[in-house]
Amino acid sequence: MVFRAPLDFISASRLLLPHFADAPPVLSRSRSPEHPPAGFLSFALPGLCFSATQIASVCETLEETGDIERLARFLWSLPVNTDGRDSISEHESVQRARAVVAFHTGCYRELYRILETHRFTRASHSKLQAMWLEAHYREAEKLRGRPLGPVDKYRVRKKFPLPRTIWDGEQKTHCFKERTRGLLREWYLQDPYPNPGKKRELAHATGLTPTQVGNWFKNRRQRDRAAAAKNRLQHHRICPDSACTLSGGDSSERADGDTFLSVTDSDSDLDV
DNA sequence: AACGATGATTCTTT
DNA sequence: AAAGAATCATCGTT
Repeated sequence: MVFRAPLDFISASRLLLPHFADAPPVLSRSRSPEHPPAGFLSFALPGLCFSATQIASVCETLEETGDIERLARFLWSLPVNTDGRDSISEHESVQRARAVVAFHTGCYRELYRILETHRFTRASHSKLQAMWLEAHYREAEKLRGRPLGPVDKYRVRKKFPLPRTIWDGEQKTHCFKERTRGLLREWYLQDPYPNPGKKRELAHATGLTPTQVGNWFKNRRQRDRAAAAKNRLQHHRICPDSACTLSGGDSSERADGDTFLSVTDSDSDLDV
């Protein structure tokens, strides 16, 4: 009933992938030892044969442009080996593309299967992780009939941990590494207002971006101010009269950093 | 479920 | 542009 339109994506691939011109499809290539000529031809159309590598290129390009429908049609047109061990399926781009299509069409079982059964490189991880989570969120949402709150999502994440095929097992973005935080603390005690040059230096030393360093200092100052304000409030509660106000002039406003330089309690004991 | 810690983001002020 | 204030999002703990 539904007719595929191969010319559709073929023309697309020609437009999008001009390098096809210098790699004629049916030429045998000397490199690519793991794909001998036997696994070379991938699908046939009148006058057209794509190598597995070229198919992978088309997948990448279509995925980049976000034309999921065309990508889906392209994948449909490929020969299918149910075991997924053919030369086409060995390409990460192809599996990635299949995952993207499965996600967009709501075929979550298929998506999970793809993600769980193929080892993906680090470069693909974040996108695939996002799809894994989003798919599970949507399923849970549908099941309960109302939008998920942050806690619900947290539970979903715990219930469906990322498969190791799309996760290196150590990336925790929530907190910086303890060594990094120790360095930041030391520098903060020395100078809570680092100039851009110092920020860059610290960024280099910690492996963070200058923006992350800036955020850290900004947050640190904000939280120290909040702690100091809270202290003042307690002082006033204990001695509501002026007897207890701090000497040295303006006690209600922190003039400059050196008045409250202490790193707050939660951090200070964890020094490296 | 409530809470605290922490990194990021957004908007306002300086 | 940089700092501050308020807020969000997430993680971990209780």
